[in-house]
Amino acid sequence: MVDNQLDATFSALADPTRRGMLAALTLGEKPVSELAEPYRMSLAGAAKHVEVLARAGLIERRKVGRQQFCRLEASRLKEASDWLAQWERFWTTRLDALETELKRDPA
Amino acid sequence: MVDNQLDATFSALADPTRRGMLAALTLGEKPVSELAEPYRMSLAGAAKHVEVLARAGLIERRKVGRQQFCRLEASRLKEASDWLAQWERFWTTRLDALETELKRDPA
DNA sequence: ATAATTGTCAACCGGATGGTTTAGTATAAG
DNA sequence: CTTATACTAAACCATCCGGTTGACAATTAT
Repeated sequence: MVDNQLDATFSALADPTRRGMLAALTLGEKPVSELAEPYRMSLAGAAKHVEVLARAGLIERRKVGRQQFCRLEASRLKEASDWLAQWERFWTTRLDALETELKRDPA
Repeated sequence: MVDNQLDATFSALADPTRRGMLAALTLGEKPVSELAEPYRMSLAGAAKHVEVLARAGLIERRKVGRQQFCRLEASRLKEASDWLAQWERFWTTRLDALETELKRDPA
């Protein structure tokens, strides 16, 4: 079981089918069958991916008749993005410092 | 097998032990045993995590005597960060648009 | 020379993951 | 009423993952 929230988010993102589904959802809400359509996979299989995205909090669902409409949920993606942004800040300062060092004391 | 580079990066990040090791490496190069030390886990187990990080390109290694020194490799983290940043741009514009809409036509 | 340190490798284990099929439940359409 | 649609649920399968132990190799220390 995935306990940590970052764990769930990153492992949900670690699959191209799921990233593709998120990309499709940028165009707006879509039902499961429409999300599944691009993939050579049973509907049940695709629905499992949708379930993973939902359990990670990356999408929200609402039932309309027999269809289950999915939409992107920003907050969880933001958590992961913030985590990585923190790193980006680190590399930048680190690499800048290295560059400065090299300029001041060239080999 | 993890084929795609984003797959490898995100799935490497989807584990708290591995994220912790990356954090430890911000303080500088460290040998495997030092990376392993904080975790209640055999050295062999921890070394597997190090191997995953290396295969994903998140760290580089150099052998010094019997020690294997590891250091952060920025480029792969940047790839993942860029991917997420793209999303962040999307939510921001999306949420801003929604907010504008609500202000103009409040329920 | 011997022994301790620092890893790697291979085999193994249990549980998670990604997929399938088959069956069942609502809802919608004919 | 009957049938097609859109899922959901459960059982099953192969593979991967995170961890273990035990054996080995290479380097360093005594």
